Amino acid sequence: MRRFKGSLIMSGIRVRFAPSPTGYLHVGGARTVLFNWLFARHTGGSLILRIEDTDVERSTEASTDAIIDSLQWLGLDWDEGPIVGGDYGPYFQSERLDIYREYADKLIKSGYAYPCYCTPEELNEARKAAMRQGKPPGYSGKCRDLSPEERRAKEAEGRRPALRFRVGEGETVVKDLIRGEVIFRNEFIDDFIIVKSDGYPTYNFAAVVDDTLMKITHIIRADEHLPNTPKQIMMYKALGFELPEFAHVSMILGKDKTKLSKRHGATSITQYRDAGYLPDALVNYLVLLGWAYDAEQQIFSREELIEKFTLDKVSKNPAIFDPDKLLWMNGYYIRETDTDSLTKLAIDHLSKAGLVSSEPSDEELTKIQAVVAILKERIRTVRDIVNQGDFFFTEEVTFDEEAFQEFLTRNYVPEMFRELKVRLEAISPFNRQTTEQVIRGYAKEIGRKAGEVIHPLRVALTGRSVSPGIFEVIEILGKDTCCKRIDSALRKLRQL
RNA sequence: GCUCCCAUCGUCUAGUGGCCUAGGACACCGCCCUUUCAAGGCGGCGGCGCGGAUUCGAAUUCCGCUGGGAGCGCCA
Repeated sequence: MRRFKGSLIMSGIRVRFAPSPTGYLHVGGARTVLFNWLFARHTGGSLILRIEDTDVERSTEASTDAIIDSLQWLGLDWDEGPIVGGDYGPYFQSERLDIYREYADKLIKSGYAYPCYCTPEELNEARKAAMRQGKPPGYSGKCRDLSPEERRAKEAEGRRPALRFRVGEGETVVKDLIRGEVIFRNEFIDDFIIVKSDGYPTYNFAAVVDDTLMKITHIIRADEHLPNTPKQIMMYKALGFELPEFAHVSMILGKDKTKLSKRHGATSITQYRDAGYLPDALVNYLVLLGWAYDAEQQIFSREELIEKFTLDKVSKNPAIFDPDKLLWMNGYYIRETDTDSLTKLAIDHLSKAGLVSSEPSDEELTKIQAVVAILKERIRTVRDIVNQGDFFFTEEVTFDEEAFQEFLTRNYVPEMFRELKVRLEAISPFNRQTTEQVIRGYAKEIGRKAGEVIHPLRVALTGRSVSPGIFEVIEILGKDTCCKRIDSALRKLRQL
């Protein structure tokens, strides 16, 4: 992916992903980075990763690590930011406090910002009171025009002010690449806080300063930020900054059409990784949520995505996250993955389940590969290998009660199994072709349909009525195991 | 409540005034293949929210309505 750097003339386009480290990277955030990443790679621009850790209460280093980890897993790399550095750092907002101070001072001097002495509690009360009276819950403008004396009096009370931005008259127009012009009337926008009383900047303010200083040209982010944009534009203007382009991507919703959240099931990227999803599948699915190249194509390689992704094909309407389609796509990608790579992933899941060792011997590895090869057509997550292939690695099979009743209690089974065992023991070499020949031959001999032999045998060997092709199973299990399992099935039948 | 956004099959979408009796994908159903289950192939079900206007002609333009969503924090 990095080959785009250097081989293309830098376009000067700079985009960013700016998560707050207050949790894991979730599906919505992942789609936002993905769009930014694709836009950067498509245009030969740069992607900057900036950590917005100005919420001292909720930000954690663990979250930063988790987000970075997920990004790396997804294969979405950044050109500047944590780990890789860059010329416009620091890339943690908590390390840029003096910069915000400087610009806050400018706003105070130019009259765009003023101290507000109301406490969060007072504000909260006022909000509630307004709500009770059915009025808009906004800021009253109480500290807007305090005289120097009044300010000194408040200071004397020991109040530490927050800084508010003075919203002017008129209207603010957001020019959005996806939505066109959106007009906000300033009268509906309250004087908002730009610096908290603890000295930390708020999101809206810090983002404007950083995006400008980091020379961000395009802000691609989720729709929920659209109402923030007029506020930010006012600050750009007040500070004499040049406006970037904005592109607000619609949101990803859950099945109930509300903002996707934990209660909709898995939403963190790491959950999908652990559940056996492939990063390419997730990326491919996510890009389709709000973007389409043409009427037909569903599957896109990274290279194709980079080549074909443009903002004008991003749709405006919110998209509902559909786990079924993701699952289908993951299955598709699994089938496309070569067996060796898939085996590596399978070992993670199998060893976690205690079925194989995490550093398998050559012999064990060969077996795992064989299992993966026959299972990859029918699984949809890598973890399915554990669910569907556990019997390859266990000593005994666990019988599915229903399957046992249906196929093993048939009256012809005991005799058939005894004879089958004798015949299997005699086979050499023991492989899928030779065993198939013998078993089919035997079925014919006793005047039964192949299925009448195969189904009971499947239950004896795998414990269930559903499995990969029985002769492939037999080959991987090997002669000894097959005979042992026929014996234990017979033993269990005798105990009835 | 206020502000803003959005509106094509159940879901993701193609569609930018005539190529649309609306195309594809997932899901669902049926058939084929077949030792089961998948995979694969073939077929089916299913949609332009409503009302006006513009036009020879509207899924596509405009207005209204309705519906859904988001935002209204010293969170980001």
